[in-house]
Amino acid sequence: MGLNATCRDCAVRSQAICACLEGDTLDGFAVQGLQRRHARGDVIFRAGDPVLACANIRSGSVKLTSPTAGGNEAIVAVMHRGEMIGQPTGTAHAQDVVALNDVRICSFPRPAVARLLAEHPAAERALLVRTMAELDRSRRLLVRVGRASALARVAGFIDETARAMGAIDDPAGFDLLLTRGEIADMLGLTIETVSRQMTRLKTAGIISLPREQGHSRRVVIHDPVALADTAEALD
Amino acid sequence: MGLNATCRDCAVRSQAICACLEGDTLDGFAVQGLQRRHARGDVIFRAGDPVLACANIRSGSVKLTSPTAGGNEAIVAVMHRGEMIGQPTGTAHAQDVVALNDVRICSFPRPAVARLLAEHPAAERALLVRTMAELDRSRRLLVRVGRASALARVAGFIDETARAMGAIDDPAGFDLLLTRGEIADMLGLTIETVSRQMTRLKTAGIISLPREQGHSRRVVIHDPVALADTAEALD
DNA sequence: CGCTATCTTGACTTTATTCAAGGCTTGTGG
DNA sequence: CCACAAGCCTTGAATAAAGTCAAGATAGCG
Repeated sequence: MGLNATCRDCAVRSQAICACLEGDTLDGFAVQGLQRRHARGDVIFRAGDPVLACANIRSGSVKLTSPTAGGNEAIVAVMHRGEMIGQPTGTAHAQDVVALNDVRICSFPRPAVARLLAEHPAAERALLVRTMAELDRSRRLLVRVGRASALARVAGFIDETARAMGAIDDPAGFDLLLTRGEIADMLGLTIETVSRQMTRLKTAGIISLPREQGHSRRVVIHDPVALADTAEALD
Repeated sequence: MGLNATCRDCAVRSQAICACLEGDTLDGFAVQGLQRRHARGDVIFRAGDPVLACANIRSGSVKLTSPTAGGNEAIVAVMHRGEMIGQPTGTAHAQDVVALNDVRICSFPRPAVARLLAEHPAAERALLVRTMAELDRSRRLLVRVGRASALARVAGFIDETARAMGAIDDPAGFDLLLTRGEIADMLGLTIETVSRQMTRLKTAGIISLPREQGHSRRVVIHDPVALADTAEALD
């Protein structure tokens, strides 16, 4: 990574940030004191607040929400283990960042990040690559929300979530993370419409919704190909 | 800018790219041989093609389109004078980039850009800041397409285009750049719906559509405040 | 056990789409 | 110069999709 920081603590921290930027979740680093935990619903960063730190997600997932006029929140992204949250180069957070389950993050104070980015081009490059990937993801979601039917949107959301959690073929299923209301806020639909489309997918035998004890939002995908086809169906 | 390249030509080119990344349109630079012109409809970059160059828009505007299954294209962004097109760090273009009017670009071969970014952290930083701004723009559009009514979407599009062209208060009006069909492709609506909402805005006295000779897509904004209010109206 | 939040389902309404026709512009060729 | 064709825009009527309103079911929690 080509670090040349002098202070050992700083070097460790730089290595840690670099590793984060390259997708590591820091499990191999000794980064005591910067780790934080959050429970579902905790606001990790709030839109408009000054950027005091940015962070790497060590485990768990978060949603990014834009508070809109009229109560309803709009969810613009869901981020998972290994991804960076917060705006290293901005002055204020653009969205609320809210924990979706038990989340462990590794938080870096803004000055440390700024110093690292200033001193280590590789870190800045890694951040740039990540940001471009994020832009791509945002545009894919934009196309889905703009052009797909309610059924295709919901199928696409399930498909994407399953892939993000590495559970597309897991017979035990996985947790959807979002409530029906949150899915609706992400896809530009209503709670009722999301629920109806889930029922349709279930009736078609593509998924099942076991609704087990303590896993109320569990989904099992029976036919990943049909799910993907449904997600890509034209309008 | 802190350039330390040795070759004069390279230094000039580096300065030019740097200036671009900081929002300049290169009018002050001698960058002969890299300039290109395109007419409306020309495909400047094609999705999937390898990235041979990226470019700065010296004048005119372009659209970024994702070809979707089923003929319809989805427009994910419109970019204007001073902005960068192409993916400096990617290997393939993610979208088609198509000229919306007479466009002059200043094109930089990929190796030159790669070298500059590798050697000059300030350039990489500028690109990062731009990319984050673009991500922000994409997410705002996502919220609009996901949650706003057809009328609010169209009002928002007109408002945003006017601001981008610096014509929000121009009594002479400005050119919308996109056909009704393209606006529909950007906002997730149909041609007919876009047309009807334009008519509503006209009937309400908020805009007029002069339809002059040779300026078929001209719009005059009579009441910018009402336009912005309409764009932000909840659902 | 009862409270609350979430989810599902049904009936009805609203919104935007689809289908269809016609008008305006622009450019081309007789 | 005019007629005609092509593309773009507008408008109307009918249809389909998703939203709204309402009621009940289920699960989690004190």
